[in-house]
Amino acid sequence: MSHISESTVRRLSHYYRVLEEVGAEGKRMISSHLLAEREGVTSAQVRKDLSYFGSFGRRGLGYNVAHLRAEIRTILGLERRWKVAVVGAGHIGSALLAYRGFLEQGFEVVAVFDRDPRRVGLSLGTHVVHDVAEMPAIAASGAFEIGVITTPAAAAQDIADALTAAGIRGILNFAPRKLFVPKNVTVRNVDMTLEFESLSFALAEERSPRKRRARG
Amino acid sequence: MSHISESTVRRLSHYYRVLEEVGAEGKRMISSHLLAEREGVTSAQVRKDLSYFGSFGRRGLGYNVAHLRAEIRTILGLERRWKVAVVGAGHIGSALLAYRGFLEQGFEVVAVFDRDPRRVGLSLGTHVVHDVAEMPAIAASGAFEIGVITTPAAAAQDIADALTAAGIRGILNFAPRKLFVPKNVTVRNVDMTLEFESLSFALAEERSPRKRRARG
DNA sequence: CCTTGCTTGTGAAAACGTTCACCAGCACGA
DNA sequence: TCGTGCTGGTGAACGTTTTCACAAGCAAGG
Repeated sequence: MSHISESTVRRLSHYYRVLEEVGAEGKRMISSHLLAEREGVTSAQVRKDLSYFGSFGRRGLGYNVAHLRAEIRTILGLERRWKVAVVGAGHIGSALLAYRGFLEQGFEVVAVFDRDPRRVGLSLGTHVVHDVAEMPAIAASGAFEIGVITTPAAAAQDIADALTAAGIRGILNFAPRKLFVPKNVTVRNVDMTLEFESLSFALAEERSPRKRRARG
Repeated sequence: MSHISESTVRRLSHYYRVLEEVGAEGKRMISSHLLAEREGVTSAQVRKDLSYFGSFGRRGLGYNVAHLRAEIRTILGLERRWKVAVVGAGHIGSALLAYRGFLEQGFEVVAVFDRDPRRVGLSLGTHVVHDVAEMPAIAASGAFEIGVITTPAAAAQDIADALTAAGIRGILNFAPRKLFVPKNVTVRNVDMTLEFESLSFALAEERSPRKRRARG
C-alpha cells in the first residue's frame, strides 16, 4: 500500500469535518458506524480508509474524537501553514480572498497577481494586486508553495507553465481547462461549469432515460 | 449498460470543450487519438465513453467535430435551457452571478435569495435579492429547476430540505458540507476547501512519504 | 476471573472502471 | 478493382476500489 487513492484523501477531509462537528458537540468517542452515517458512506469504508495510515481506534470503543482529528490533520498536512498565491484578481479570485475560512485551515494568501494594468495596484482586502510579470521572481524566491489560478481559461496554461518553471509544485486550478504540468507537480481542479453540466446530464437523463442500444 | 459512471459524464464535458476549441481552429474531423491527447486520457477511453451513447465516428476517418459536439451537447442536456436559482448572495454567489459564461452554456439565473435582511432588496448585476422565505413558493411554482447553494455550511442542509420539499431535483452545493437528500434528487458539490486539503496531502506526502506499516 | 456485547482491523470477494487487442470498415491511390 | 493505411467499436483482460464477513480485542458487570 504505497499509493493512497484520491477518493480516500477526499473522504479523510470529510471525516475531518465531521470530527470537528462531533467534537464541538462534546462527544469524546465515535464509532466507525456513526462517523460513516454522518458522512453518507459505509463503516467498512471508514475503517479501510483509516487503516491505510495506521490503527487509530480501539476495539469495542471506537475512535477518540480529538485524537483522530489530530491524526487526520497530520495526514492531510494541515499541521503546517501553506503559503498561497492567487493569480487572477477577478470575481472568483476576489471571492476567495474574502473567504476567511482558509486561514483557519492553514492556508494563507501571501500574494495576489493580475495581468490587467487596471487591476494592478488595487487593494483587495488586505492585499495589493501585483503585476503577474512579478510572479515568477516572487515564486522562485520561495514566498509561496501553492498557486491558485483564477484567470480566464485562455491564460491558465501559461500561468501554470510559469508557476512550475518557478518551482511551484502545487496548483489549484479554477479555470475550466485541463492543465498539463510536469509529473512532480500536483494539480487539483475546481470546475463549476463541469458540475453544472454533470447536473444537467443527471436531470436530463431522469426525464428521458437512454435506451439500451441495439447490438451493432 | 443502463448506468453511466460519473467519470464518463465529466469526461464528456471535457471532450465538449476540446471540440469547441478544435472547431474554432477550423478542423472538420478529429480522431479519438487526437481528442484523447488534448484531454490527457487514452484514445480507448474516449471511444469507450462515446460508445455508451452510440456510434458517432467513422472508421478510418474519425469524428466529425461539429456533429460530435452537437451529440454531446444533447447527451449532456445542454440543448435546453436550465433555469437556476442562487441561494446565498455572499461572495461566491455574487461571483457566480457575475460570470456570464453560464448563460452561453444554457444556464440562466432567474432568482437570487438570501436570509440576511441587509442583503434582501439589493441589486446584484441584473438581479434583485429576494428573501429566502419566498424561495419555497417560487420554487414550487416551477420557476427554476436547479438550486445553487452558496450559503454558509450551517444553513446548507436546511436550504436543501426546502428546495427538495418544493420539488427541486437538482442541487449544486458550494457549501463544505455533505447534503442528505431524497433519492430522486441529484446533488453535485463544488468544494474548494476539499481541493485545498487534497493538495496539501499531495504536497506533504511528497516531502515525507509514508512508510509501509509493520504488519500487525 | 469469566461472560457478554460491542467495535476495530483486515483478508477475501465482489463490483466497478480502465486498458488492451483486434475485427470491421472507410478513403485513397495504383 | 484491389491493396494499403488508418481509425472506430467492443469483448475480454486487467487493475483498482468498495464491500463483506469474521477473528481479535476491549470494557463492564457480576
